[in-house]
Amino acid sequence: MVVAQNVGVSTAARVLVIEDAEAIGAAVGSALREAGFQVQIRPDGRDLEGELTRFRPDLVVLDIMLPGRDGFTLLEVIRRTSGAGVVMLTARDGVSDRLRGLDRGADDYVIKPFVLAELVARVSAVLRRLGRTPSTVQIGDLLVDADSAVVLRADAPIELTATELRLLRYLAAQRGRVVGKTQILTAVWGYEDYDPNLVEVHVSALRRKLEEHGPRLLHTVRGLGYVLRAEE
Amino acid sequence: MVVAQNVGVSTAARVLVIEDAEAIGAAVGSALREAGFQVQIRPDGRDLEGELTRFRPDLVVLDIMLPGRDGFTLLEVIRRTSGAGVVMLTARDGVSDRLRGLDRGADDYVIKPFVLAELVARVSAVLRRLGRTPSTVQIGDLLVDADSAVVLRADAPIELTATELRLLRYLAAQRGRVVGKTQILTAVWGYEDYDPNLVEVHVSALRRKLEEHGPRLLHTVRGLGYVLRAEE
DNA sequence: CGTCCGGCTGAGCGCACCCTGAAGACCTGG
DNA sequence: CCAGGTCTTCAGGGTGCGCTCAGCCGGACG
Repeated sequence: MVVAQNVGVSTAARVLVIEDAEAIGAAVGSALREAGFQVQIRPDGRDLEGELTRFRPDLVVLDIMLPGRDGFTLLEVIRRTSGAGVVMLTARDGVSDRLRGLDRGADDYVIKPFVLAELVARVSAVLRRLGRTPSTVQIGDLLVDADSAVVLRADAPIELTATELRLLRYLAAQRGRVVGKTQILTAVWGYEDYDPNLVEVHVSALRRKLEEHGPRLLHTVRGLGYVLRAEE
Repeated sequence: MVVAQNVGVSTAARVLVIEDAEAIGAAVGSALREAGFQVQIRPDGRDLEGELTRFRPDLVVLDIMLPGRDGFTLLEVIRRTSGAGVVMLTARDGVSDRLRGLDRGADDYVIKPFVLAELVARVSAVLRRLGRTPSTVQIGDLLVDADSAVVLRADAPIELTATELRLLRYLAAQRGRVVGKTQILTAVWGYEDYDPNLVEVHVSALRRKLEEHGPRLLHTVRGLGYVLRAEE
């Protein structure tokens, strides 16, 4: 059971990541895949044009400091030849003042060092703005709309706090899949190696609100983590 | 049932910016994107014809001083082959330039140096005139007419200051969507990384006027930002 | 049936977030 | 140069939120 949730495989947004630091590229890539995107990673912009026509990304995550052509040059290429959104990775140091002006042509930017969860959130937000991604997710009679921050259960609005909403959004993106507490801690809080009780407390609060007007959706899988799933 | 307001994301107006100064082009581009337009930037008019058929802009922001063919020549090309609106960027205070541009059919012009917010306002105004964008927005019993700068609540006029109006217009354009204070600061003030209290103060002032004669429309979403929305 | 361990949750505390009144800076027209 | 209005800064205060902690619950297993 629970084979491929098919989070929309055919319609999954494509994201191209251009980042020369392998560790960062890999981390960004897996975070984005985890969030349901189709991801391609390149260490430089050498064959950007080819990549744009072949992979046809909906969005490009672009480092500014790159070997060969730098991020700003690549940004222009993207703008000229494709309708893809662009999220830039910029460093905050002495030189950045000069670059600050440059990264403003992007749809959004993230300042290094950044929390993966924030990058994912910004990528999702840009894709939504561009209309490449539906902003609402449905699980059973539960409806989560990212834009308006509205959550409905059986058409009745549910009031959530910011943290509860972030948690729910993550679980919704992973719906049908069991996610560990550690995984949740890094995705939602950006914490590595932290007290899992933090997750338990917020799951508890979330459940109280979600399941006030319906059966259980957020299930505990003992020893493994949690799943958001509607029983049939 | 209130799913996604879908502010018209899929039908977002397309704006082509032709500007050879990188910094200006980038700044203009990001300001327009912030305002919800789909933007393409080009440093010259070399392949204007291709761009018009490929990108099919609803409006072109056109610098006059350009390498190769100048703005006026390009303006004629646009008029001949497309129905796009045109907003020209005129260098100095050249009154003659201004008249020339209008004579030859630019829809509006902005004199350099200009405030980004003003350019955005003029672009929006032209698009509205061309019928590409609705000029009045309604949220519950609140009516915001961007053209005439008239705001009505339950048919009673409300007097707003310039800043309050800009803020309200932005929130109205984003209605139903939660917008962060940072986002508001860049969209309404053009500030990056500024004190959020500035927004809070103006929201407070705006509320006092808007909600004098009716229930709350401008809601705080703690930890996320503000939304303009009528409750059901 | 008893023990152990993972998970749940109520209570409480400190803080971050937000609101608002007031005063200073600025601008504009008379 | 003053007067009125607007914008911004500042500081105080209220409060909801996030997190920690500790005790309890209950499933798993012998």
